[in-house]
Amino acid sequence: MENRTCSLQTLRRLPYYLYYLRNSNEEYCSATTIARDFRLNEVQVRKDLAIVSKTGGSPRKGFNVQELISDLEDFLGYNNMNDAIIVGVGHLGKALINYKGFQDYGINIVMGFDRAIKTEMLIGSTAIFPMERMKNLVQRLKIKLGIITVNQGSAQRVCNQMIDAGIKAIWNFSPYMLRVPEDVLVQNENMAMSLAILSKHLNEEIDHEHQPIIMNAED
Amino acid sequence: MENRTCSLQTLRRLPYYLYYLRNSNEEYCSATTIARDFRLNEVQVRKDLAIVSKTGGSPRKGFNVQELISDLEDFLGYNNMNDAIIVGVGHLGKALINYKGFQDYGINIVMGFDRAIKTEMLIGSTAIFPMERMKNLVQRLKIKLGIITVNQGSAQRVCNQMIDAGIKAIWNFSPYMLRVPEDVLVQNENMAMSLAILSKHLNEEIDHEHQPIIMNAED
DNA sequence: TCCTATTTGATATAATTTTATCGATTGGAG
DNA sequence: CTCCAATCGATAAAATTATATCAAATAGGA
Repeated sequence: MENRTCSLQTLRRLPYYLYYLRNSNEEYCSATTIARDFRLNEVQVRKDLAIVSKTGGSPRKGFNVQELISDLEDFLGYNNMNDAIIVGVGHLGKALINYKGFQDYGINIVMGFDRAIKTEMLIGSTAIFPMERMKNLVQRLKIKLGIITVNQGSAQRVCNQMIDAGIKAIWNFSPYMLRVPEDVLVQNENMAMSLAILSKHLNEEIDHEHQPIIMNAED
Repeated sequence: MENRTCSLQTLRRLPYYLYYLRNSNEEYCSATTIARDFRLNEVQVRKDLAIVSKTGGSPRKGFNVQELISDLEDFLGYNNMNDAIIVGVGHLGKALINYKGFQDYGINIVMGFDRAIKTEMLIGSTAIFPMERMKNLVQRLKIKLGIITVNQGSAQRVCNQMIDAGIKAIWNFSPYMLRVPEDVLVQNENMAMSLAILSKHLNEEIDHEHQPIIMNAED
């Protein structure tokens, strides 16, 4: 409960703890238990929890589950809902728009855009607009998060438009490595990375002794 | 060109280099250039390439692009095609079955299974079978890679069935943390992790000075 | 009530990963 | 032909991340 700075590696593990706790029926939960279930080092989990937990845990009992959930949500910012736009409403775009689970993570897809759309339409309850209206809408609503689900050839152009409109974080589902200014964060949803790790395992050339569960894809 | 063991972090970067090179028109490509474009440290890229490159690069020119692509593919095992099965043919399952891009990564989805399927059917050119036939087919075809696209409640059961049938690597798209024996690798496709990183960035509490591009979900 | 086993938080050590530095090689310009 | 700049590969240093160890706290049982 001392070090309040969070390493990227820790940040990657936190959502897993949160998910785990949300599915727990217990009143208390110890770092020891979590470590065992995730096959992580016990001290590692304890340090991770120390960063987010406001009240700390009690010896012999561990952490209060509800409290810890709430601390995790606070820390990860899932309580201040982040509005997001999505560009590209093909198969994947539609799936994401209809996916309810984002609410749990503080993400709210407020509207979509697509080059092929010429007049406003609805997908579920989400409005989809022509690309031309993006900049104005994003600026007026002060939206900072953009999701890219267009194809490779359009990704950089869409990305530039987003940045021009004031977007500061981009979740990129296109198989394209976007170039962005320093202050914009790109998070790639990288199936290729996952595949590389699986493929290497299957070809049994890497030693996974120390990586019994790879939590991230990525990472 | 000395150290041949590959760290997990390096392994995560390799698919990006491969993708980048495949899209290059140049004959030669230097570690310096790649590092600049990905905003990575030059030495890091050079060390990564040293692990995979068989012939090494030439001073002043860099690496032969075609040769490096081929070395990367060899290293990642994309040349020995890995057959895979997929369990769960809902929206996501169907999308993955129809996705052509896996071929580039050495993955070949040979058949699918679903609890709701009672008699064999086709999706595109891929046969879908009832769950009951999985063990027998997987064993006969000696398939080692399984893709899980079922919902949370069924994931562990499907996972157990896969392991029982001899699957050694699992690509898990369900939002469930699977428990597996030591010798089985689980790769989670972890949108939650990506979301955590984005959300934290938007709430501006983490210092990304040293992480201009997070390559993986992730990296 | 006292003892014991478990868990916490803190400190210290180890391992891994990244970054800096340097001499050697080579293609191209002058 | 000689020099220069770019790049390589290697070694060393720094930074980050993971793991081990230990005293203090406490719940629960003897």
